[in-house]
Amino acid sequence: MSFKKIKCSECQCNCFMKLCKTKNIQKMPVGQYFVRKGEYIFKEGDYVTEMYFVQRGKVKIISTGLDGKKHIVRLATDGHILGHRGYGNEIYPVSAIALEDSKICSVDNTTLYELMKINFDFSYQLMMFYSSELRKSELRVKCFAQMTVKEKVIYAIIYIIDTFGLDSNNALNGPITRQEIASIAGTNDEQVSRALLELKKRGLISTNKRKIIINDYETLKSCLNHYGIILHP
Amino acid sequence: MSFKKIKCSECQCNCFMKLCKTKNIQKMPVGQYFVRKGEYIFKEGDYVTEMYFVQRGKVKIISTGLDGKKHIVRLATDGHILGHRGYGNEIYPVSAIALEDSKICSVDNTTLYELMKINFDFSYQLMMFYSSELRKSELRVKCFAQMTVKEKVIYAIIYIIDTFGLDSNNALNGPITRQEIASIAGTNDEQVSRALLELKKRGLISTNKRKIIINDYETLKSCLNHYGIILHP
DNA sequence: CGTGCTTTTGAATAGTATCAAGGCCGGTGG
DNA sequence: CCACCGGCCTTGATACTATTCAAAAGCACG
Repeated sequence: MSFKKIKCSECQCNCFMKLCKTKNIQKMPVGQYFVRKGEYIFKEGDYVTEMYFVQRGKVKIISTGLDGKKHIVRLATDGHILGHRGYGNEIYPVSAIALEDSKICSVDNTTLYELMKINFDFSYQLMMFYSSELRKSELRVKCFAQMTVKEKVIYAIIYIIDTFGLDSNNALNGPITRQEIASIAGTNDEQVSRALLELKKRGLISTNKRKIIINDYETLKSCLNHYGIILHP
Repeated sequence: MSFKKIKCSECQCNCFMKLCKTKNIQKMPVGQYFVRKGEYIFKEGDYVTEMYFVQRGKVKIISTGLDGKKHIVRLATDGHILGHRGYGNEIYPVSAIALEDSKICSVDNTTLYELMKINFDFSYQLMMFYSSELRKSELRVKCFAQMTVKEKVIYAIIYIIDTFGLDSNNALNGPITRQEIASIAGTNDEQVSRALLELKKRGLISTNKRKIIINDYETLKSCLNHYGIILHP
């Protein structure tokens, strides 16, 4: 696949590598890949050799559970880091799959290690990122432990909005199916359908074909207020 | 409360501060507290000013959910770090409560920051710790999303064993009630009772008074094998 | 305009939470 | 040492919620 590779210094995305000093970035061997919709960036069980960054595109990180049931661990888009779960581990515990054609950058672990060593601010910010990811993940554990299915579906929708945003029609951005909402919420498509129906009846969302249009984001979010949460600050 | 404070260099526990060079540890202002069973070490909403380490004792980290429902996020014992979730955040998202009389050390954030700055290995190891905690937490999300209540109870028991170990009678160590197992598993005491009953019938555990005795740890663990998990390596 | 996939809807089933009552245990004070 | 009290644990019945199965409708794509 031919596509235009760009230099870090010219890149518009706001990824972690931007925290490195320019001179370090310039001599850094950064890989760039073009990944088609549906293709893997890395797979559960692969050896961890690199960290990845989304230059442009949308990606889902999934984990395979009981009887091949897929569970979406996280969504990522422009500037987001991928594969950091694996860092410090031998193999990736999750897979990353492109939701749409995407441009992905990579930095090998050795280079990353060297950069952290010579740039405290870089490694410190990366640590703060891990810390914040841990808080989000533990919040999610609590949500899964206490929410009803309907609430989990709302949680999933809010997560999608907060990650991918809304398009000009206030519809969920990106190729998100009911199946994928179910994989985030930890349920099945039927339940997602039923939950969406109820939200439609309450006027919080509408649907147009398969698109989900958000009429009242704030009220939607307030449905989860009892959990004392600012979900994705 | 009077109790004997000891120097880091004399301390037997294997906490993170051991990764600092001796000369750094010695001049480090480390606080030490004696905390009685049931007392808070820090509370949800407190300002984050320090990191804590368990010198000796047992601690639960809880998060308050819907209608005051408590959810156990983590258990900690000798050498374990506490409060790291808060690091980089203004307030603690969780509370820490002593499960038994415990000795707790503390290091204020400024000191910690300085130590990380001058000791790359220390900050790198701390980052690896965050990375590994993140993997565990996301695994737990998946478990909560896919497991049945009975499996979650087994998950909780294994987690308790892997953290606190077993006593000389192969019984769960520490003052763990059904209520607490329920708070880890995300269910209620009645369901825990029923799940334990089934495990008793299968011969995997026995009970003596309120103590839970583990007869077959390996088979217990294998009940969760379909999740493709080494739970707490 | 089929064809194959996703989505919706309904009905039956299974799983889980809740409520209620009684038993067990540990601690306290007579 | 024993009786009593309060909290923890167990068990059963019931109501509710969620999953599964099945079938039909809707949509996207060639």
